[in-house]
Amino acid sequence: MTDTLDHPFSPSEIESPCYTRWEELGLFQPQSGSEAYCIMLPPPNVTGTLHMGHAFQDTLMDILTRVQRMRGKETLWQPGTDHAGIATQMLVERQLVQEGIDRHQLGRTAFLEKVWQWRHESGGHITRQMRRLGASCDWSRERFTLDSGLSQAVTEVFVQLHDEGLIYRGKRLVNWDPTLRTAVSDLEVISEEEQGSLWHIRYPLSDGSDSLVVATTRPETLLGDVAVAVHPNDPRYAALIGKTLRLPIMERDIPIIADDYVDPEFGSGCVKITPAHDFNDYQVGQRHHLPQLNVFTPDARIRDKLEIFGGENISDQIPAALSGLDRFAARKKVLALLEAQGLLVQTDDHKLMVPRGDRSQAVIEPFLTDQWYVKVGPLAEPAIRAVEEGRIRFVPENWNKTYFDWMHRIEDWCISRQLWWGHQIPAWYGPDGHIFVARHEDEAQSAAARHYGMPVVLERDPDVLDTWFSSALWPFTTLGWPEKTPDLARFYPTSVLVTGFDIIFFWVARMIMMGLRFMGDVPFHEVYVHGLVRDAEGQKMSKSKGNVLDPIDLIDGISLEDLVAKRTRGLMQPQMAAKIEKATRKEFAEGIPAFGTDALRFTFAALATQGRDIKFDLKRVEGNRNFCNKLWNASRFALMQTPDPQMLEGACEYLAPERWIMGRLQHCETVVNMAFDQYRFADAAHALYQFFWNDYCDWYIELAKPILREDSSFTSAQQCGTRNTLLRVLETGLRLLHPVMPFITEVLWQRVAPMIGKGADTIALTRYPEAKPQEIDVVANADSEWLIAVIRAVRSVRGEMDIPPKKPLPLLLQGGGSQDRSRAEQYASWLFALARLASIHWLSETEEAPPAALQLHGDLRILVPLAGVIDVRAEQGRLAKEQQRLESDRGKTLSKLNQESFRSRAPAAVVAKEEERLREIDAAIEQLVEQAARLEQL
RNA sequence: GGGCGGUUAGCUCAGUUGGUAGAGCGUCGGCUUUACACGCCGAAUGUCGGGGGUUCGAGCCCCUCACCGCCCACCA
Repeated sequence: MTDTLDHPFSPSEIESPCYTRWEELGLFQPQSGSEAYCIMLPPPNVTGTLHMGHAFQDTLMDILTRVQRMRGKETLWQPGTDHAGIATQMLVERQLVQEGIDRHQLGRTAFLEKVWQWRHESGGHITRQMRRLGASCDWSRERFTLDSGLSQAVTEVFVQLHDEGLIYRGKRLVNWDPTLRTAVSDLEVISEEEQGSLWHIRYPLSDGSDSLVVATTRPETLLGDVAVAVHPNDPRYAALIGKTLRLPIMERDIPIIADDYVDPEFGSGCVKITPAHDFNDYQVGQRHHLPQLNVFTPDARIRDKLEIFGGENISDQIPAALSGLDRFAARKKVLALLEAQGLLVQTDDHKLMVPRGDRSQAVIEPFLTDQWYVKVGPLAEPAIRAVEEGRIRFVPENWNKTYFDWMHRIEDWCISRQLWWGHQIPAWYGPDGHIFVARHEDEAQSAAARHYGMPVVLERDPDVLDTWFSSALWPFTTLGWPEKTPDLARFYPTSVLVTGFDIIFFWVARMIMMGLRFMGDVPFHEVYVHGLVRDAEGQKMSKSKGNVLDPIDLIDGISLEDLVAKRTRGLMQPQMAAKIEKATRKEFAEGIPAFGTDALRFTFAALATQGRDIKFDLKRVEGNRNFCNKLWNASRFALMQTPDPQMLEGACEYLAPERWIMGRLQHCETVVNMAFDQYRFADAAHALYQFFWNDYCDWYIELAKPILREDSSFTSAQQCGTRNTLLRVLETGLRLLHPVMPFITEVLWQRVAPMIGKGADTIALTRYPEAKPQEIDVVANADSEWLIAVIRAVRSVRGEMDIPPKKPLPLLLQGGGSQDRSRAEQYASWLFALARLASIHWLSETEEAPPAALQLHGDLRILVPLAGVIDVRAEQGRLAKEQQRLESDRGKTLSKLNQESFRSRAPAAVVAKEEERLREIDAAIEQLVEQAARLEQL
């Protein structure tokens, strides 16, 4: 350890050994304490890698966890990973495609083996990365959503909800992803405006007497039209309602119906109705008891024959020219056919919202299928109340509005996915399609035997559950549910959920619903909603944009070439590579230096303000790396002080600077504790930075130096007090900082603590500092602030007058009161040392001062004689500027005081304050004017 | 169409009950002061998006406009 501190701060040397030791010591397992504190890690994708969003979020959770652990609570940060159904399956499928294998050839069992294999190969990566971040999760409790325990819990929940009628199977129009060939939920569909066309198509009346023109963006769905709707009050079409049209191409008669849904202003005021391929049309179809005609196969090609639901005597024929065509080819073909018949009236450019799958980017198709649904109404109601009644609190508060908005309009949740990777739905079908939902096959078999009166062959539903279904159960399944475990009793409800606003609907709302239903209580008391990490320009970080930063690269550093390679490898659009390379070379000409984990973590804390977007700037990390270095070197200074035998005996004397820095420490402790309690991480980081750098390093260490100098006139008891304070304040400060910067604080603390007779296996289990008001010494604070102000005044003259820092200056003091005199005497040693003085002389009020630069502190005049060192012109300019500033302040203050209404209505204290200010300004101006006059005479 | 954010120093952002505008980075000047040049000392910088209102007093409260961004929504 001695060696480590001999050379500059080097994060890579201290971090890994430190973490390994923590883990070996089992520090992160809950240690029994008065109160429980628990955070659930939002489980990342098991095969994923850590990105900036994770690193940010994990840092915040770790800070909270470490603070509470140090406060003596029984603290659990529960880790785990998610099987991430679609994402993982897609990835493995893509790997197989590269080997020339289709998953369907492989079969379900063999495919799942491949996925499990992949999970075992790349599974530990993200958790290893979290360790690099210093995350103090209890890894011994790590869970995976497809663990047998969690899987059983998922089945249990499914069965119970089904038994209560809250899960049902139904044929509905769903969001269908034709490339993944699965249903997806509303939330997994991203609609974006794209350029398209609006085609106007003529539909002749069946009797040939007239025709209508309908406008559509999707002409290929014409094959499934079952009606044309007009607004009931639209005079243009009133006479036609009830008549029938001859559907082009299909040569089928369809009715003209009236429905409010139609906007007469849009297009022609006539809407073709295709209930099987449009959500609105589906509703219209329901209202008018229209059949549903499906024209697509699951991969969105035109079927050979229509699939007909609810219709009678409808021909299922589809022209051979169309069948088998992909939907986009079919669109062209349909248009061509219409054109040929002269029925394509007009084509307009049209912007429309195109729905795409968030994973596949494929255009989502409204598609009629059988799916499983959660009836959310009965679950949503108590979930809304929980937030209304304050049993769950969003921080910042305004997110509850977003939550309520969604919860009040929530629709049934489609939970089945036509995938293989996931929790297979615990439902079996009898020969006649009768459904048996059961905990396992045996249970289903016996139920079936009872139902049919004899054993039958059952077929299990091949579908799996939406990944978010198991995630919704995370806060209690990880603690052992459905068993009634001590962990559940101890840690549920958890304390806080830390999450981004992007998954309030996906996850937060669903956890609340499920938690209330199955645990009878909220899953967490608070939801801290943080912003989303973006790049320096405010762009979302994404592989395709090539602006991704890897948190591990910020910790370890990365060369420019490696970074370019990393960013341009495996792009979906390889043509972007050149552009990305250019931008990367420009932004990171030198690559990225190794900043270390502590610097990165501190940066995240400092960026965690209440805003929605967090623009990530490398410069901030660099500055905080410097902060680490500063802390490191300050510690080296403190540790250089050879321990004094007296020190531990309490025989020390504490001078004003000692008592002042103790007070500053109390102040910092107050601010930091309050900030963490309110999730104001940036405030805490700021207070810590300012305390260590400005108070401790810039002032206290400098004030300590004159005391500790070998030739100093301070007593050994005073020197002892200084050494003790240097170390005591540092030791406490390190504990205060530890949750944010766990590594450097641990290493330094292990060196510092023994110097003052403390010691422990780890700083992580020491007591978190709390402010002790009795440690604040008002007199010492006032004295020290006076001292600092006078030193600053002299330094300011030196700086502005370009006096070399080394040149000792004679200092003249004039005016002031008896307190100024006694302070000047008492703190002379520090004035001499820190302001580099040659001498201090007091001038009486009547004595004429020599030409000098003037600084004011209250009514104390601080004079630095010009003799040979100061340019008179420069000083005159400085005085004039100062006077100008004061005059402007004076004007503002005076006009305020001259207002009768201010005097009569403002609180007396405020008026008095203004009056005091005016007196001070007047006095200062008077001094400046006099001084200027004196200089003028030279 | 509905909702929610944002607009403060060159840049990124703080600013918690209304009472003389702050930080970091950057900029400028000066420094081998024995912890630290990843440093030290000093300095400059703002009609707090526009307009109106409430108030003795507004960056903060109310109204309005502009611009930027996000979320939700069934206009074919």
